[in-house]
Amino acid sequence: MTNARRKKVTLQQVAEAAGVSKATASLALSNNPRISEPTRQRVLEAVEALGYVYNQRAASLRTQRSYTIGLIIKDVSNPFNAELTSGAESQLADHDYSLVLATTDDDLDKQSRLVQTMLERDVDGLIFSPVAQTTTASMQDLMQYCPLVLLIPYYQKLAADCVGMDDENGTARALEHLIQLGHRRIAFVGGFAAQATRSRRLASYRDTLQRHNIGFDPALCIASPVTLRGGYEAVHQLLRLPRPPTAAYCYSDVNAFGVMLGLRAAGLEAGKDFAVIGFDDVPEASLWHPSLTTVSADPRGLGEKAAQLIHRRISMPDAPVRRIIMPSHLVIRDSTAPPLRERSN
Amino acid sequence: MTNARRKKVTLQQVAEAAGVSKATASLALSNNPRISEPTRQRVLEAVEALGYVYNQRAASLRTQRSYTIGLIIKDVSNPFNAELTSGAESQLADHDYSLVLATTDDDLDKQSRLVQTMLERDVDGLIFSPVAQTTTASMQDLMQYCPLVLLIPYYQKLAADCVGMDDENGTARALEHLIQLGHRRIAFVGGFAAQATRSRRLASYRDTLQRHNIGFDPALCIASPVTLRGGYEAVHQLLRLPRPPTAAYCYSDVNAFGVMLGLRAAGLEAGKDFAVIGFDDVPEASLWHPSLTTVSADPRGLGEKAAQLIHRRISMPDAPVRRIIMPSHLVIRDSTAPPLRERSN
DNA sequence: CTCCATAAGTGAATCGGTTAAGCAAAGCTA
DNA sequence: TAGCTTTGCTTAACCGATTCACTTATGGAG
Repeated sequence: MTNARRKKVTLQQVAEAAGVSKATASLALSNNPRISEPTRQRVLEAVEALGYVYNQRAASLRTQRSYTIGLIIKDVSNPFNAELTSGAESQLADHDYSLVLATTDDDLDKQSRLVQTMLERDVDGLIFSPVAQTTTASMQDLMQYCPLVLLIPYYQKLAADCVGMDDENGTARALEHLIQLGHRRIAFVGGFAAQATRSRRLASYRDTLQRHNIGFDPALCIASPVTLRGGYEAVHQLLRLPRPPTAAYCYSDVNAFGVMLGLRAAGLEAGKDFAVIGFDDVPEASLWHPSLTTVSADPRGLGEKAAQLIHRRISMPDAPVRRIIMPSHLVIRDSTAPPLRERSN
Repeated sequence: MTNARRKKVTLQQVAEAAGVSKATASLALSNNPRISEPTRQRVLEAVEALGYVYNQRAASLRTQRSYTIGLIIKDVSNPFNAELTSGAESQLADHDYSLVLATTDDDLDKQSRLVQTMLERDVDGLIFSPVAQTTTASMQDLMQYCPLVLLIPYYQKLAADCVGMDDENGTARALEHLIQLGHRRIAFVGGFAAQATRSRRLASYRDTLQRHNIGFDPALCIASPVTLRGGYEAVHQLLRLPRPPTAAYCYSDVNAFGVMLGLRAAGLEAGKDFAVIGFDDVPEASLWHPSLTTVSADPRGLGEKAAQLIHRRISMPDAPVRRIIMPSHLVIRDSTAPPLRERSN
């Protein structure tokens, strides 16, 4: 009784109960003006009486629209992606689209399988954050099967819609803030060389230093996993240098938190003995102690924008490619202070 | 060219290219032994040559299986739910199921719409964390349409599978820890009376106090939103009492973080002047300063378990109802210390 | 050489909707 | 009152797979 799956009621049965044809029932439910009001009412009553549930899947076979969008990202547990997902989901829900979520765990094979699954599910569009090793050719190919929005900015090689954040500008602002405070030895912490986003930020880091006549020191660039531990261990490495840095610009907030923990373990405090800047502005950034100066990237807005772009692409398949760079801005909090030497003299 | 949607290749076309019937092509692709190896190869070659993509949706119309599970929760941006989602998604992906995600924002109307959408999408099952005002009757009704797993423990009124965490035990452990440290005036902070989970924890809070001959003081129970601000404001209210508490047991980690901020604003420090315990053990709990003593609830495991339960229900519709309580345990960190008076004498 | 079992495929119904084309009755025009 | 339009509904094809029932060719047994 309780778990007995109720036998499904079909439109045919509704039609019979209302004394009309299946076609009429279908038209009535879609508010087609060719159906008279009394008839429509009878159909609606039959729907109610029988407990009919519309079968979107059956319909989509004919209409060729699934009202489903796929989202492929690395993981949801990371707060940045969670916000992004949330933004995309609510934007899509507002337009009666559903979100099918899949996570690659940064694994190329798994990604291939998931992309294939999405195509087989016949999603109307795909929002895709490809893992680093993904080839341009495979994405080019994918575009032929399904409207695509990439969660990567500046992918010039590919004529695909994409949306990403302004890594260059954000990085420049962060470094200029540190330079203005008097820092000259500034570390770059976190991420791996294979990550396109990191490459862009690193390039911008070098550019900005150069513009301010500060030499680039490779010893100050520490690659590490985008985790707390990554930041924690990086700071130990940095403090052992003959000329340690006085500040660190981190690939992500989570790295920055790790750096702050590492500093504390070394008897130093961020915002007093050492300046730390993150990237993302996850909710925890403002709550941390000391609160984290960081480049705010509005992940939720990113997800919403991606959803809007995929809608646009679906309704206008031949619209010109749009590459959106979401503005980022520096949020100055308590983790940044002038370098010690400056203040102590 | 670039965005031109490739015209879809159907099984019929594959069959023609391979010189066989549609039925044969279908059987060949499902590795049916009735199809000879040479024929199967020809079909596979045709698939490759034409770039055929299997249409799961069309198939499901016939097979009555969508290989899709719906997940309805309040929001994904909250780290607890993000972990839960992640656990469910990877568990489902391992069994070739896809996850359709929908968030209610704690809005009953939106929830109704989303449930309806899920039914129309014909999901094979639904993992559902209902908002507080959801009626038992509506869930009872829902069960007749679709296999259901509730993300709520102890829902005795309903013969539904469910999985939740052990609120009673976790609460008892937390309070016993505080009592053992010498605390006698212990506040209960966060959540609203309408929340079933909160009611359970509150009941367990009272029981445990009683078992240790400590009187219950309603002034020490502060209802508040499950946010930082909620905890922050609660602590102000508590400190103004004639006999303020020396410890707080919080509904969630995020409330506990708010309490710690509120204490700091009042010149007190958690773990030194006041003891604080949270619930959930979100990743930030161990990173906070001081690190948070909290009841660990393994949200990822919860999501995985829910996915397993829904699979079980799908394959065995008449299996007995299973209510799983995920064990919770107290993680003792730095935010709990003996009460000040005790230490200072 | 006949009979039957088995192997390998095929034809057609089916899932549950949508929609183009058609048709009968009523309304309107001249 | 004949002819045309409009209204309201129905018939049947269609979407892209699966699968049951059936056919035909092949091989082996008797």
